Amino acid sequence: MKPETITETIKVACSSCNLRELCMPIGFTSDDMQKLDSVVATRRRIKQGDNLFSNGDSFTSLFAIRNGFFKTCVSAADGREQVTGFQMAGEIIGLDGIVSDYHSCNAVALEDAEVCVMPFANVEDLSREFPQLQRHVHKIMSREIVRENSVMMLLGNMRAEERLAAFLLNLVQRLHARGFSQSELTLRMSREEIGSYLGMKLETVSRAFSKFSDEGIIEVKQRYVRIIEPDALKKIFNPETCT
Amino acid sequence: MKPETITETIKVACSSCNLRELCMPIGFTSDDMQKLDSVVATRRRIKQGDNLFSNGDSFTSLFAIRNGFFKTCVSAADGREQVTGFQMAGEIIGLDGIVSDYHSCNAVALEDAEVCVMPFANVEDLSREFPQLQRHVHKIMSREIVRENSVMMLLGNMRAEERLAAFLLNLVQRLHARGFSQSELTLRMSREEIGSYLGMKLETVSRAFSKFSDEGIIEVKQRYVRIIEPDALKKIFNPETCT
DNA sequence: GCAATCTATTGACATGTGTCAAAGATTTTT
DNA sequence: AAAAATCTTTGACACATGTCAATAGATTGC
Repeated sequence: MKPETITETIKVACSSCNLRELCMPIGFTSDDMQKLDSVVATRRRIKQGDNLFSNGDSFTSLFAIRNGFFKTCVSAADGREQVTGFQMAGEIIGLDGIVSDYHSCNAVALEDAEVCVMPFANVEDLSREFPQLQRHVHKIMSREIVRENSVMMLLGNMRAEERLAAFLLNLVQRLHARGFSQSELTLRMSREEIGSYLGMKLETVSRAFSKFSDEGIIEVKQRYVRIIEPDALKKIFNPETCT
Repeated sequence: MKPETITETIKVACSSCNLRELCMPIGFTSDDMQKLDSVVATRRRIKQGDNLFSNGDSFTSLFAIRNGFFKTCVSAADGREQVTGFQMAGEIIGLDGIVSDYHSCNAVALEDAEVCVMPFANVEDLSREFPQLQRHVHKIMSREIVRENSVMMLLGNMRAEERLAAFLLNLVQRLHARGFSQSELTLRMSREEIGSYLGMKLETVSRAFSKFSDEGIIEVKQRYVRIIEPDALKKIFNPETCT
């Protein structure tokens, strides 16, 4: 088996990228957009199971996911792992590395993936030139802070079934924004990874899936999930707002 | 009782602020530092129990805490609250507001406090002019992301006593960086607020305090805490690394 | 100074989730 | 195609933390 080089020097243009609306949803003139193409240095392919970056790696670049699915996770000194997020096409990872110039979490590809490598120096240089880009970078970081706030709410206050309902609703909503179904999805992560993200054991995740399935709210077959009663899920997540 | 105006127009200079090392730890020439003074528009006093900003408020400014102690919290639709952080002098709050131009959490003063108001437009303008400031703003946001990652680890993987140990160690470490004792502190928050932050009920917080006290690791009297055996706390937080 | 109100502690008991174990599914390897 | 490995489901039971309640201590207001 021929080992593949990890980084490929394919020069790609944001200006012609079909993910631009997710990744760079800014109103630029096509002139400016040309200049912006230089944020992305290269593309990089990551095979399923490989790390895009690891805890301790020195930080140089942010990564825009072009396709594929990632998890990010932190580990305690005794080996316990916490999944801190799942990321899909159009989302940016690597922000954890900015503060100390090295990464403090692992980013693992849950399927074969491709990312745009954006050297952070380029991002900062262009941000000074384009206030719209500057604002966008700030929003991306702020969005991540707000997302983590709501995960803290899940972990601190919600029960197992509420967590899983919130998780499923969030996933389909993001997939729908990418043109996928609102009601069907194929999970890219195991029960254990879902459990790690949601602060529960894999058996509890499995039981919650089965419970939803018994109640006719979803159909589950291994990693395939069909949402039959989205309103019921919303009601579980948030008993008050939905009748 | 004469109602106080909330915002006072005291012009203050970062260049002569004794918290600069915490708030703006950047090597600037005194010339540049003068220009930087314009990030801060005004100071604002907040009385204990009042909100610096609330969920839904429109976002205009970041706030640097000059003195006093804050909590930030998010609420679910059914009223459940999750404390997402405790902030002290030299720390920046308001980052949650950037993404959507309105705040998504409440910032409550746990004691009478004073903050420097930094209109975000000023921050962005000056960031384009001063790469060092730009980098600093990025680091502040990244630091918050990394902090929240480690809270997720606490909430998702740690048991009650581990959470409280981590909480106390983190608090004294930050207080120590501000010139306070490494071993003594007066909590500014109730057991319930600690519990909300750590994802446990106030009774569980109280029991964990009592347990540590019984074991001679800390001395507790209401909100006064003295850490007698810091190593024992570290060992509870992380059984593996400390022998 | 005393009532009223918070806040913290502690006990007894309940319960949601974890733990351990076994058996099916599914995928990968050989 | 069989074997091995991995992932998922399900059951029985354990236990950490939640819930409810009573008491004590601190703080605030009159």
